[in-house]
Amino acid sequence: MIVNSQPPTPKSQAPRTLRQSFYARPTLTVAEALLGKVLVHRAPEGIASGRIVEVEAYIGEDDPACHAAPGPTARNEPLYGPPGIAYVYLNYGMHYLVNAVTEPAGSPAAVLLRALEPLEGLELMRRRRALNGNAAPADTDLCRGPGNLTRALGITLAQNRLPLYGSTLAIEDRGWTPQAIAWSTRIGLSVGIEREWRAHVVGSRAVSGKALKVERRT
DNA sequence: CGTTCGATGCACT
DNA sequence: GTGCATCGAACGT
Repeated sequence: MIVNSQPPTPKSQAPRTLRQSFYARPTLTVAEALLGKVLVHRAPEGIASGRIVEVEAYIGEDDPACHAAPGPTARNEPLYGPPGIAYVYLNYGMHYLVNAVTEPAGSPAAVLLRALEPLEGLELMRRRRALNGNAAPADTDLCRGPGNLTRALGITLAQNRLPLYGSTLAIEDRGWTPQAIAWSTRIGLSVGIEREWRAHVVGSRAVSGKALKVERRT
């Protein structure tokens, strides 16, 4: 069962892939604008997609939690490149995390995708999430958490540096806008914990973590 | 409910 | 060698 936080926007709209210029803006602006958009991975095994309901911003070498904090390295090179590119890396030796690179080339920043509401390819997601002989999680948990969503969508280092406006990997606008979002501190960090650079769709059951904070906007 | 802790690979110092 | 932008099982209250 798919649980949306809100009813679909009445006005239907053909899926529109976000263009590169969408990402060439201030990272907090992009982070907020990504809520409600749909991440799609068209893999050989099938299509899987989900609505973005939780993100975090990582901005520049002055952000101690950003991978660009040490300056340019082999791993963080995509952050310094053009916007609209997927930056994928291996975390804790076992989870792939996917970011959307933002801001013009030379300005290292990105938005981490932390949770999706599954839309397409639920069976595929269940198979990918149940590999260890365990039962698949509930549908709302399939893409809940940054490591879980990459697992469910089949995103690995093979997708690192792929454009998000391409044919295999894409973020689309399907005409759905969140009614309310909230900003709070980022999760799982030991540095840079004071910045409120995490945004989520209020009321979505797919959001990771627990109860939250202030609200804004519609 | 809550908190603690092990798994597991690699970038970076 | 150290420390992760995590997850889920195990245990305590």
